[in-house]
Amino acid sequence: MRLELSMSPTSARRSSIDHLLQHAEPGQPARIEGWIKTSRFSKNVSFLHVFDGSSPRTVQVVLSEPPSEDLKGRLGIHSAVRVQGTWVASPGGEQALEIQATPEQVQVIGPTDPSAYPIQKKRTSLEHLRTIAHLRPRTNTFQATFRVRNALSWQIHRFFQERGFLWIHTPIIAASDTEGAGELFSVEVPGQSEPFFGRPTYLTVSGQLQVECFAQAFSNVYTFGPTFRAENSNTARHANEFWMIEPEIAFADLDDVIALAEDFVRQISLATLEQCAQDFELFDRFVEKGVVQAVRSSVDKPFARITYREAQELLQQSGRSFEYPIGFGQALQAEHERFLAEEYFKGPVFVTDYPKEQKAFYMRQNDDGLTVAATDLLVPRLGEIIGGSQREERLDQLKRRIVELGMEPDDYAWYLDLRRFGSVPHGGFGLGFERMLMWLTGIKNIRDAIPFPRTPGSAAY
RNA sequence: UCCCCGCUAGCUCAGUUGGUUAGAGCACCGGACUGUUAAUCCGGGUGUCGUUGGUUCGAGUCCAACGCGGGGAGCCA
Repeated sequence: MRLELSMSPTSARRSSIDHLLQHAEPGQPARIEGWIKTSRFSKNVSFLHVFDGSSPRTVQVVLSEPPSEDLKGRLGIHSAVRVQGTWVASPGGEQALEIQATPEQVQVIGPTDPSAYPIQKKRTSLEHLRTIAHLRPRTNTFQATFRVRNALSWQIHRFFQERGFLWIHTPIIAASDTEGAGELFSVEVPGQSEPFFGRPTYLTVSGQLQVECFAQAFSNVYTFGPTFRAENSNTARHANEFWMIEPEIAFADLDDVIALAEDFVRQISLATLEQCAQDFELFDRFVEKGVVQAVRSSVDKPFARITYREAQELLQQSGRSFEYPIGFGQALQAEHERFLAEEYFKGPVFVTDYPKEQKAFYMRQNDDGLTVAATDLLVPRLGEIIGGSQREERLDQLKRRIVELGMEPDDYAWYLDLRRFGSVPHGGFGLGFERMLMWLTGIKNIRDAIPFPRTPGSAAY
C-alpha cells in the first residue's frame, strides 16, 4: 500500500506546501503560509523561497515588481509570510511550479532581523546548532531529521498494528529496576521526606517486565515510549532520555524472536526510506555518503546468525590484534562487534547464546548450564541496536537465578506469578529508537536525532 | 567515570621563536546588476582572543585551575 500522507489539507483554511506542490495546477489561485528560506532581489524581479516544514522543497514566489524598501527589509531569512497569488509553470530548472505575486500580495506576519538571527544562509556545524536547539528545527538537516523520525515511528506502529500487536502504555514511573542493576533516576516530591508512592520509585529503564504481563494475556504486544538511564555516559550513542520499542510475544522461542526482529528491521527500514525518499537525498549527500544504498544492501539479504561461542572463535581466527581480550567468557567489545558486522559479515548479524553472567536474570537458561537464550543484533557503523531474549518461563529456574544473583524474590512476586499461572514460552527484544534513526540516516551523534537531548551535565530547554 | 583534542568576529578557522594597530572566507550592512536557485560583482571589520590566577619589561601565544564543546573508551539501547 502506498501511503498518501499528503493528500489531505493541513486544515480547512490552508493546504500544506507539500500538498500544493503535488496538486496545484497552473492558473489556480495560490495561498501559502510559511517562512522564508532565502530571498533574492533585483531591480525588476525578486525571488522568495518559502517553506512550512511539510516538504524538503520550498515554493518559489516570483515578484515581478520590486517591493518597497521597507517590505524588502522584512523579507529576509526566516520571516514568516503569507503569500497569495497565482500558480504558474516555472521557467526555472529547479521547480515545476511557482507562485506569481505582487508585493501587495505578500504579507509579513512575523519579521526576522537577519543581522540578529543566529542561523545564517550558509552551512552551519551541527555542534553549533546544538547550542541553539530551540532554533535548529528550522534548518534543512533537522527538518529532514524530524520528518524521518516521525515517519520511522509511524512505520514502527504500522508494522505491529498490521500484525495484530497491541500497543501497551507501560508506566514511566517504575517501582523497581528491570535489570536488577544499572543507574536510576529517582522520583520524589521536593521537600517531602516520605515517598509519595509509599515506596521508592524511579523513572523506567524498560517496560519489559510490565509488558510481559500483557503478553501473557494478549499474546503479541509492544511498548514504544521514553526510557531513562542515569548512567554517566558521554558518547555519541548514549542519551539519558531516549525512546525504546519493546515487542513481547507469547508461545515463542528465541528463533521466533529473531525472525520477528529481522522482519521488523527490514520492513521499517524499507518503508521509511520510501516514505521519506526526498529527505534521504539530503542524508545521502551531506550526512553520510551512500547511506541509502548501504542500508538497502544490508536489509536486502538474510541477516547472518552465529552463537556467541562461534563469534569468539571467529575473532580468534581473524588474526587481528584487539585491544580487549577474546575467548569464551570475555565480553564482546565495540571493536569486536564492529569487526563482525562491518568486516566479516558486512551486514547485520545476530549473535546468540551469551554466557549467563553477561545477561539479565530473566533470560532463559540453556541446557548447557552456561549460556542463556539471548540475542544481540549488530549492524555496521553502530554496533548493537537490538538486545533480546527468550524469557525464563519456568518458575523454579527463574527463582533460583534471582536468588543466585542476590536479588530479593519478594520484590519480583508479581513477575514470578506469571510463571505460576498459565506460563508459556515467550520472548522479545528492545530496539533503541534513536539508534535505529541514526542507522538509517547516517546521523553520527544521538544528540542530533532527538528534539531536546538530555545528556550528563546538559538539560537546557 | 577514564584518555585525547579544542575554545580568536555572527559562523568556520588562520595567527610564526612571546613584541607594538588582531586576520581570512562566508554571514551581515551599503551599492550595482541579473528569471534567479547557497546568484554574481564592488565597498564596509562588526572582537571582553572561554574564565580566573600566575610567569614576563611585554601574553591570543607559556603555566595552573575551572568552565564549555568535540572525539574515543567503558556501560548499554
